[in-house]
Amino acid sequence: MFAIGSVERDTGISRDTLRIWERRYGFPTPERNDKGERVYSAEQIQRLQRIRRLLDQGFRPGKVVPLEDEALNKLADTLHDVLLSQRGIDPAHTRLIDLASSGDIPALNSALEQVLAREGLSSFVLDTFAPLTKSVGELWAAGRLQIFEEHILTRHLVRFLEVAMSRVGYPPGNPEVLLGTLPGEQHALGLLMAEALLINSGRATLNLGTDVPLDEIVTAAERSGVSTVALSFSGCYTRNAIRDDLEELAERLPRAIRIWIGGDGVRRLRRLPPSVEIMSLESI
Amino acid sequence: MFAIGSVERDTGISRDTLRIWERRYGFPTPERNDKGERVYSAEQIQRLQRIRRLLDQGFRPGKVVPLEDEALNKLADTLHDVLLSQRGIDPAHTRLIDLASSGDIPALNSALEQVLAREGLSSFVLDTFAPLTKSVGELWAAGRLQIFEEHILTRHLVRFLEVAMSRVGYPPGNPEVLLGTLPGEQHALGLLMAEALLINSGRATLNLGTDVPLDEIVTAAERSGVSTVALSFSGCYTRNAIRDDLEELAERLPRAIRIWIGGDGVRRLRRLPPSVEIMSLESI
DNA sequence: AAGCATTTTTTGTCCTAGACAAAAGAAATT
DNA sequence: AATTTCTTTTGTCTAGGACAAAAAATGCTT
Repeated sequence: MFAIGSVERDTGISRDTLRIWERRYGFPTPERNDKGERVYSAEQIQRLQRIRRLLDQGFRPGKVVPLEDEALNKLADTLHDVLLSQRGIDPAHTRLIDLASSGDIPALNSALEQVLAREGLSSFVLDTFAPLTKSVGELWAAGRLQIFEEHILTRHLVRFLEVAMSRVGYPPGNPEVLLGTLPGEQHALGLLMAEALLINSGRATLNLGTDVPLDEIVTAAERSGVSTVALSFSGCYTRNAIRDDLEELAERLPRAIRIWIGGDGVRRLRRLPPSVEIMSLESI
Repeated sequence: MFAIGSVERDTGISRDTLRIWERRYGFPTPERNDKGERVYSAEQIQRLQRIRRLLDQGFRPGKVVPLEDEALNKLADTLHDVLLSQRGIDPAHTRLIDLASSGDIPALNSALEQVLAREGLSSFVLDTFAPLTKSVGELWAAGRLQIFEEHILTRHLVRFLEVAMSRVGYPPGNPEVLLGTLPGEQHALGLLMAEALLINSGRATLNLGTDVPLDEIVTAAERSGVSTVALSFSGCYTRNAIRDDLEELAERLPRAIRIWIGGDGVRRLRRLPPSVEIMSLESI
């Protein structure tokens, strides 16, 4: 049995939210210890994690939190298939997904090496690596991967790409593009793919990684002398938060520095500050 | 001006803690917006981050939270020097630290490559990489590195070691040792160093990375057929939490699987479950 | 002194329920 | 089709007290 703090840590759902879901949707239904504090069973935590994954895929709390176990399973189960069939099915890609979901890392590794050698880094990133990470995310949301499997896969994919980048070699000279995500944003794969494409086209980069406070980005951009700052926003980031952050950034950054933004969070965005451009991986 | 939630995110100090520090120590002293909510200035956040770093180094809240800006700066400023002089000074190491703190990544990179080529991976990890990461942590605590500089350095060190590992080549066959940290533990460098040493001695590993729930570790260990589970605990982890987690893990893991633990958090630990051993990097 | 057990101090987490604004969806308008 | 307006949904923040876990300090034993 687990305290609300552990549940927050394990599920990424805040205490406040857990308490208010209980009030509004009747789930979760923790018991109480002798101190009167909520204690959650492992089953409820598991269900919360399943809910969390569905929310990350864009479902709304009111639609999924009150669902019974069965309905939840069914929803998650159909999710990946639906998304995959929408995109159309590429047999080579299907094979990679099978390797990924079966957890056969060495086989996945050599399959990736083959594709990389055949297609070159840019095409590999765009046509193979990006869809593969997307599928991993969906498999995860659908509950077909255990947490540890997702951990291993993501780590491995990151490592694979970093090694591939090191083989291309880091371009010499001062960095042109600074990459990073703002606080609260943990998705590093988008940045990494952008970095790979930039390096492959001979442009030096400075990757700050995830979770970088805004004023640190400003300082880093000024000190390093880059001409472009590239930020990635995943779907979790809300539109207004993105707009506010971008306005502040545009204001505080020297005029000469361009801002590129990318990721699932920017798709529905309009009315950007003048120095901000939406970039897709393809356009790098 | 920032809401309490942003401060929690940027400093890693929980809302509850921020409020209770205000009551107990008279710091921070946020103003209020028209809704009556706390709003924190950038200066206060910066001071909170400085406090946070000192706490991570083992100071207690009562000693540092009430301190004035000046006293805080002085304390942080002397910290790294004291720790460094305690360890004794190696000129080669000093040069690396200078490169690291000056942010000259290419120069640091080639310096590391030289040492690696001369000493080999194991000795490089033990005698160069480990002390260097320790120094980076101390410089960070002392406030001599900006957040972004610490980000860049850590990312770079990780990448360097991963590429070095890939050059040695991953040993074939089933993994023998599973590596990971439990939820709440974000320090990945210890795991990475252990992995490098294991790989260099021909043992295949499975690195789950940070923040892995206990039952996922159990499942992963059973499925992958490892003979050893290695966990890392940084100084932030409390002794009792470690003991409880280890007892649960020892109980749920098959008897044949050994448990290794390492990291700053395990130094003062006693009375361990029978299957648990404290391992230092040197003894791998 | 070093190891262990006990007491005292310090410290963080959790509780309540209501208020409210931000986000997203739906509907209406240009 | 794009923008504006309205409505519903959703998460964040407030307070101060209670309390236990953690760490330090003390005392005791070897």
